[in-house]
Amino acid sequence: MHYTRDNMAGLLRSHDINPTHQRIEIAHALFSRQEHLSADQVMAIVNTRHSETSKATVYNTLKLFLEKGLVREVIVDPSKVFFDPNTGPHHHLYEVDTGKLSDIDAAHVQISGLPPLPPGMVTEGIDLIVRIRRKA
Amino acid sequence: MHYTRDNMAGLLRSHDINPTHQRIEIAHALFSRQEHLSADQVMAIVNTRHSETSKATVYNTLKLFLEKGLVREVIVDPSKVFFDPNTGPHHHLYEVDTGKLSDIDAAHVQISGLPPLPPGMVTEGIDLIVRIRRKA
DNA sequence: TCCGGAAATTAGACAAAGTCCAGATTGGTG
DNA sequence: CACCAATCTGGACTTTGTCTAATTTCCGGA
Repeated sequence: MHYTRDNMAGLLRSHDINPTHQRIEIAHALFSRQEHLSADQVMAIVNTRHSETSKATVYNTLKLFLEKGLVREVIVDPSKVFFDPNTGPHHHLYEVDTGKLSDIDAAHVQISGLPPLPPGMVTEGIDLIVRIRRKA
Repeated sequence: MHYTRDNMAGLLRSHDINPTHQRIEIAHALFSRQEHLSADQVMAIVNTRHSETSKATVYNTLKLFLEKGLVREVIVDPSKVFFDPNTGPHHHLYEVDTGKLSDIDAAHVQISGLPPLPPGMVTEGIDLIVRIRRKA
């Protein structure tokens, strides 16, 4: 199944998001690439031809997608947040030199021995980030 | 052993850092508390009495400590970086509501099944962050 | 003690990411 | 067509962090 703009509308609806023009473009940018993009990058992609979508809308929309569980937030770089269209269980590999971010399938990764949570608390997520760099 | 200002000078020297007035104060802020502090918080602590240390120096010094391996950087909050005086192997527990950050000893935590690294790459570090929140 | 230079510190201008708001646009419904 | 709610917009603003040129501090040697 390909990520056409038409399919985006259905995807948005199925997540209880009103599919507007701008939202479809932003979803398309993320899902057709299947890459980790920052808000800046999304804005650049969406506005390649001529400026069509404002900064405020890009930020609002990404936040909305996040709340609705359409994308995930990845915090690896102190200067900007990345948005990840892959919401399945997976971890991240981060090249510190280049800023390149890629996925690690969580299927065969096991994490054991974590201490019990404080009472009344629930886990919202576990982020595992492997930071790598080119050997000196 | 307590983290007196006098001991700080030795700690800095042992890490090949020229122990100046300001550096001792900043190290003292971090180590006497054994807490995760942001640059802002460090600045506030150091300048409680009267303004003594400039913003530029706080940032320069924290970066220097980082390079010299005296502290570690923790990236969990998209809006600010935390500095961690504990450089031993450990992970982090992050309360998303409150922003409270605490340590998880790495001693009994096991991570297995990570894929091999791309050739020519070395691991710089593995960050494991457990995000929790109060049950609804 | 005094001098000179290197290291460190400083204030403040600047940059980048993200937030906020009040007004304009849009789209669906009767 | 008129109306209302939802959405979008430009632009001002905030916050975190960087940069730079000028000053201060520190130390060794004459």
